[in-house]
Amino acid sequence: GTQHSRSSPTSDFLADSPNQPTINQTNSNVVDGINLDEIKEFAKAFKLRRLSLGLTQTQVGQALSITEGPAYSQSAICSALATQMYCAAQLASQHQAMFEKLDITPKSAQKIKPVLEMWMKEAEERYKSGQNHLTEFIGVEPSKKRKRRTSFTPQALELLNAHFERNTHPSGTEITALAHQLGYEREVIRIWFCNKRQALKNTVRMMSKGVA
Amino acid sequence: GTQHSRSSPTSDFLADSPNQPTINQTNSNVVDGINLDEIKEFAKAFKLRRLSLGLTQTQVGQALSITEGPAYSQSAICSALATQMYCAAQLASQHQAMFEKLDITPKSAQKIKPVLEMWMKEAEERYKSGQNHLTEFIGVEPSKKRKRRTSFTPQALELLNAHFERNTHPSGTEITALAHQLGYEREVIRIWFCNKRQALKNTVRMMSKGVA
DNA sequence: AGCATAAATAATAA
DNA sequence: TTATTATTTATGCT
Repeated sequence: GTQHSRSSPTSDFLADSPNQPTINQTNSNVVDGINLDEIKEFAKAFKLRRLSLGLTQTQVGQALSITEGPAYSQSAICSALATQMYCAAQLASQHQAMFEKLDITPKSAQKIKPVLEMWMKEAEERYKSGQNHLTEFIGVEPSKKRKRRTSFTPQALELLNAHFERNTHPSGTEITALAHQLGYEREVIRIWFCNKRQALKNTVRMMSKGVA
Repeated sequence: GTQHSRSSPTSDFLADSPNQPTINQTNSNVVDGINLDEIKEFAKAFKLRRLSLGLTQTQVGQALSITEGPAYSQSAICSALATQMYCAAQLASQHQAMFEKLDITPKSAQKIKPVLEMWMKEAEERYKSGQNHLTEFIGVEPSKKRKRRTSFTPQALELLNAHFERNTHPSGTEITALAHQLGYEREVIRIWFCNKRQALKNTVRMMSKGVA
């Protein structure tokens, strides 16, 4: 009845997880003999180590795709590896009953862990022996200069706000036109609308909270 | 003190905009720093260009509502844009006192101008490359506009994930049912499962590499 | 120093 | 694969 009725190659991977995970009733969060807290800790630590090397998820992913093969492409890495692993562990530790809903099984995490650990260890080695070594290892330079924050003129803001009021999601054409008209880079205008939408959403959220 | 890094010729038009429109008493018809004569000229030229493409106002309006989004909806837009803009400029130049009664302010006109310019430019391009291209551009062009990204509620995600765990390939009926239950479009739910399967596949790919 | 918000990054829907 | 949303960071200004 509740058996997995799929025939994708992925099923092999999930096959060995029983229908009901064995959940340890203690606070140690052990599922199927795997310590979720441990995995969670690892994921957290991994992020910290990544950040202290000044690396983005993307960079790690790209580097991994070089050393480990093309399976690690772009943003896939981020969601599939570090983040989901982290979330999975976190969720599982909070609500063990939710376990089955997670994107990554504890076993998966357990398997991936050593790969990440190994890679990170080497990256840190290189880092210690010189920034250029790390750069070489990564293949991409870790940090580029942040763009200088632009300040909009009041006039520009007025126009942007007026536009935003009519349409919070301007088309590409509109953005280009606005950028041209105002004399800012197109990307700057695009980002402005992103941030503006975000601000609006925050405001709405806050107001609804406040009323409630 | 701090100068801004913009260099737009157009932004100068908006230099200062007090609450009350500043009406220049000279013959140059400048209101709120916007040159109405210039707009009038633009509107005239736009009409000419439109006619030489053999297009009606309605057609332009409909096309704009497609490319620029619902903010420019209906044929009303067209008259609100092209015609009234033209009239506004014309009227304003004749009777500046009437200006405020118009549906379109000089500022609006100024803002809309580049959109129209852009659109017309593209239309003319298409026209040059063949009548059918123009027709295609004008007609019910398959929405170049990307659908707004929907964000799922945590509750919806929980249900979806639970379902996915049981069956990664829900049938059409199941998808419909889920969509109805959750109050999302069917297509949105369908895509969610596509993306989810993809994510799973990525994880599996990486793991097989990692284990090897 | 702290605030407002532009830019950058991460997550993920299309 | 692309592009949008969500979150985080950090900068220009007061």
